Amino acid sequence: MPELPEVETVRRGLAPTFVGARIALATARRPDLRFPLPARFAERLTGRRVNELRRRAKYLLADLDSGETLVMHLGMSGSFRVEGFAVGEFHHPRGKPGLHDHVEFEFESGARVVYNDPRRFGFMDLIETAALERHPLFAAIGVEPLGPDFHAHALAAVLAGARTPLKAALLDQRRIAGLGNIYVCEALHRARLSPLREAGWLKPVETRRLVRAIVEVLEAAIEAGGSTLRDHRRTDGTLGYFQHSFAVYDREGALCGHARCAGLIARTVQSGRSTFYCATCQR
DNA sequence: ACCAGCTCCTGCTTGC
DNA sequence: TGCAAGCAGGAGCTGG
Repeated sequence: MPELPEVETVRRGLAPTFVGARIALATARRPDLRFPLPARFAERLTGRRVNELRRRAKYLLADLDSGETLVMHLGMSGSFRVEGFAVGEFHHPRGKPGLHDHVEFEFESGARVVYNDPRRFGFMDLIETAALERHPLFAAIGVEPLGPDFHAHALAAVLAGARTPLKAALLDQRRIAGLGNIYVCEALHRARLSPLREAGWLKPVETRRLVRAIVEVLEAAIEAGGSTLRDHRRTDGTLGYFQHSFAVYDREGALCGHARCAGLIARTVQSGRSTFYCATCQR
C-alpha cells in the first residue's frame, strides 16, 4: 500500500504518541507478519523508551533506549491507529482485538497504538541502532528523494547505464528510495517523460525535470496526507486525499491535464504492474 | 551484473 | 444475488 508520502504521513501521526514515551506493554498477537518476528519481540519492546521516530525509504524506524531500533514496514496493507486520549476515550476498554490487529503498543501515557495488516506483507524487526546502515535491509537502499542529496547529478548517476525502462528503474529502491507505482506514474507524467524510455539515456534537462517532478509530487502528496485507495488511513483514522489530485494513476481514458495536450491517459503493463501515462506528451 | 517474473496474503471489484 | 476470477500501493527471491 503505502509509498513514501503515506509512510511519512503515518510517521507524523505516530510521532506525538511515540517520541519520548515509554512502552508499558507490547503485544504480538501472532509470531509472524511477512517474516517471523524476532526472538522475544514483545519482551524486548516492553519497558523501552522511544527516543526518535524516523523514516527511511518506506520504513519507519523507532530508536529505543535499549540501543535497538524497531524497524517497521507496512507492506501493501499495513496501517497504524492510535487509540486513547481522544475526546471521551479516557478509559477505552481493552476489548477483543479487531481482525488483523497483529501488534499492539500500550504506552505509560495510556495511549495505545495498534498495527493492523490484512495482507500481512508488512514486517517488523529489531536491529541494533548503530548497525542499521550496514544491515542488509538498508545497506543498498538508494537516495532519499526528499533529502539533501537528491539532485540531478545524483539521479543521473543512479540511472547511468540502466537499460531497463524508466518506470522500472524508478521503482527500484536501490536507485531511489520510497517511490511506488502511484508516484512513479505521477512524477513521470509531471515531467512529461515516457515510462517506456530507457532509463540510462535521459538528457540532462530531462533529468532535472524529473528530479523536480518527483519532489513536487511527493511534497504535494504529503501535504494531502497521502493517497487513500483502499487501505491507507492516517493514524487518527482520517483519509488522505491526494488521490483526488492524481493526473494519471487509475485514470485510463481521462484527458491529459497538461496544457496544450489533447491526449488521453493510457494504461499499459510493465513488469506486471499497471502503468498510466499520456502517450501524446510523455516522451 | 542485470533484469523479468513469480510469490507471499487477504479483500475488494468486476464480470458472468 | 451469488460466485469465482482478477487485481491491488511492496519487494525478496529465482532463474534466465
